[in-house]
Amino acid sequence: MSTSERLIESTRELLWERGYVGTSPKAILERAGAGQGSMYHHFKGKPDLALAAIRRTAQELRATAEQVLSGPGTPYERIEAYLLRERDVLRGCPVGRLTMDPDVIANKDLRAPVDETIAAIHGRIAELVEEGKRLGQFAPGLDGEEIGAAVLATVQGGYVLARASGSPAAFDAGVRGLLSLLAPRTPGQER
Amino acid sequence: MSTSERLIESTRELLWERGYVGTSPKAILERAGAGQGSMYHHFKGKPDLALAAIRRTAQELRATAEQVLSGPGTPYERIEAYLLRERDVLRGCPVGRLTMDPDVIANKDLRAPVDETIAAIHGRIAELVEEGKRLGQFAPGLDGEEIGAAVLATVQGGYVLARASGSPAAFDAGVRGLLSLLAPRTPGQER
DNA sequence: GTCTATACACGGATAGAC
DNA sequence: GTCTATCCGTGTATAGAC
Repeated sequence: MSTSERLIESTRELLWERGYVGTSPKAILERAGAGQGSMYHHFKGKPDLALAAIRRTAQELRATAEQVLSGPGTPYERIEAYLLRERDVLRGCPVGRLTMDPDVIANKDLRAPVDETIAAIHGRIAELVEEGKRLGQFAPGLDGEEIGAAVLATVQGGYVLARASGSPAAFDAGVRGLLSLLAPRTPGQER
Repeated sequence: MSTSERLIESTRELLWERGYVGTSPKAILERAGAGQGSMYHHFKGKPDLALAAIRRTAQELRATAEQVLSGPGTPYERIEAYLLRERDVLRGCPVGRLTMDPDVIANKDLRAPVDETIAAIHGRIAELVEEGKRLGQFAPGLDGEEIGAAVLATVQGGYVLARASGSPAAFDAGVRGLLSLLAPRTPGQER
């Protein structure tokens, strides 16, 4: 792997573990096994390197999510698959955690990939909900955008609950709670 | 206000704005209008001062939440009141945001107030859901703990969505989505 | 109790040798 | 392209005067 690749990958790891403010160039260089010179040759500085790392992480997450949401099954099943997808819960969301980083939020360029990724997944879920309504799987009174936001929020908030308690259980509980509310009514099933 | 009070209050503000890693003693001192000596006289160091600040913030949030959840109205109405309660959405949750701080999570003492606060509110909502089930307001298949986790996660995740997009709208959308799923079925109302 | 002085490692970046 | 040297401000803490 090239030096600049190693720098980006190390930065991605550290941003996930410690956030932007908590990540120093020095720590990145040590993890990448590179010297100062390499970093400032390939990148303009910490924000520039972070931008490359964030873009890649955001892109990757988005692709994974969209793949699950466009997979097989009914709208409900796809949303369920998205919610139940395997996650490193205690590590948190590599994209969502950046929203708590003041320096990321303050920088338009750094925030953009975060915003776009979340918006894209949100939009995809909203579409699925609308499709589910047409199929009669979801109640017609539901709003796709709103349910999409609730689904995404449950995931992002689930990470918070899990990290607060030190256990992934809270994440799973929230997801199950949401799914129990969202579950399509099938004939003869009363909830 | 005493110097030690000003130190705690300044720390609370900064922890909310910039998190633990992003907050330096120097910044705290400047905001509090105090010198180095004062801080190290009243507190053992940054973690000790942060602990005092976090405890107070957690306590305050918990009291506010429990007040709303124990207020007037049916279980659904109280949960609704909690979800719709006025919030400084773009600033994020002063307690929840700490879960994304690696140094807070790594320190048992610092994490404890965060964990306890979230657990307490979670428990309170779970009770309300169970009560709502007894009253026939919620479907008997729902699980109090799970719905409680979903409610809390929607709030915590709502902050993430709002900060990502730079607008409180996403928070509100998620809340409305959850409420539309949770709304008790009243006679003649089909959703 | 509060202040100033001092300490030293780290954060973030530049310069220039190889 | 990569390395080392160097820079200056900041982060965190201690010492000691008032």
